[in-house]
Amino acid sequence: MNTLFKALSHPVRRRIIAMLRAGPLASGDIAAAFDMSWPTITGHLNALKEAGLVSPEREGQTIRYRLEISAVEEAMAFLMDIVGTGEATEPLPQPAKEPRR
Amino acid sequence: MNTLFKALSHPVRRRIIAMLRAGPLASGDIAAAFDMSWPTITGHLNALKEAGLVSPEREGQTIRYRLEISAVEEAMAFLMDIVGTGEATEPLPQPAKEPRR
DNA sequence: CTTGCATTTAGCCAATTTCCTAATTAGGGA
DNA sequence: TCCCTAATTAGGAAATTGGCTAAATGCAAG
Repeated sequence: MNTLFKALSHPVRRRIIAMLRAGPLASGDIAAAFDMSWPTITGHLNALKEAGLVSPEREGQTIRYRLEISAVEEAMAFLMDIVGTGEATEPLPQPAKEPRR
Repeated sequence: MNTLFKALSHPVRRRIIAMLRAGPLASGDIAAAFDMSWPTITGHLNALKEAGLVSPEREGQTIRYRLEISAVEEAMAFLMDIVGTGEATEPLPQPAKEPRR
């Protein structure tokens, strides 16, 4: 959970995640999309891997990174738990989720 | 978005958020729940405030912190966007790399 | 105005993050 | 084998983070 949110906290890593929504990509293709050195991108990919957000897959001389949706869902579950019970702010006991009829 | 996920990446800050689900709390009550110095907790509260996750409210000599659900929803929206379009695992689009020559 | 309580700010230090360049590993083809 | 391409690892500098103690601030009551 810790590494997960930390991985999400960097704009480059979030952009990598966004790129991988469409499907797996090779490390080089990812690096080419940024104005940074390749080793720097490797570092970001490692952070994402450690967070469980991506998984590498060797294919010949290239290595493909695939987005792991389950990790994203895990982070989402945490946030949903907060909004789910976070409706009470004052002595207002009327969460009233069900439509009245 | 940047500070938002960064704020969520620390266990103490996530625990503070969890505490605030039930309603606003004074800074002192929050600090008392942790085995750390009060200034350290103030620092975490500042990080949460900068992320828009909490808002302070003076009430006499105490300062109450309230959870801002909208910020949590904002983070959730980002993640939902990813899982929403991230269903593609098999039909992967080729990165259109021209054959070398 | 002075005292006391609640909380933040200031200043410091160790650990971590983020970027770089240079060197290294690994695979495929001539 | 030797070379080229793909990608990582190694090492290091600069900035940020996370914790502390001590000092300062804000507010209320006497």
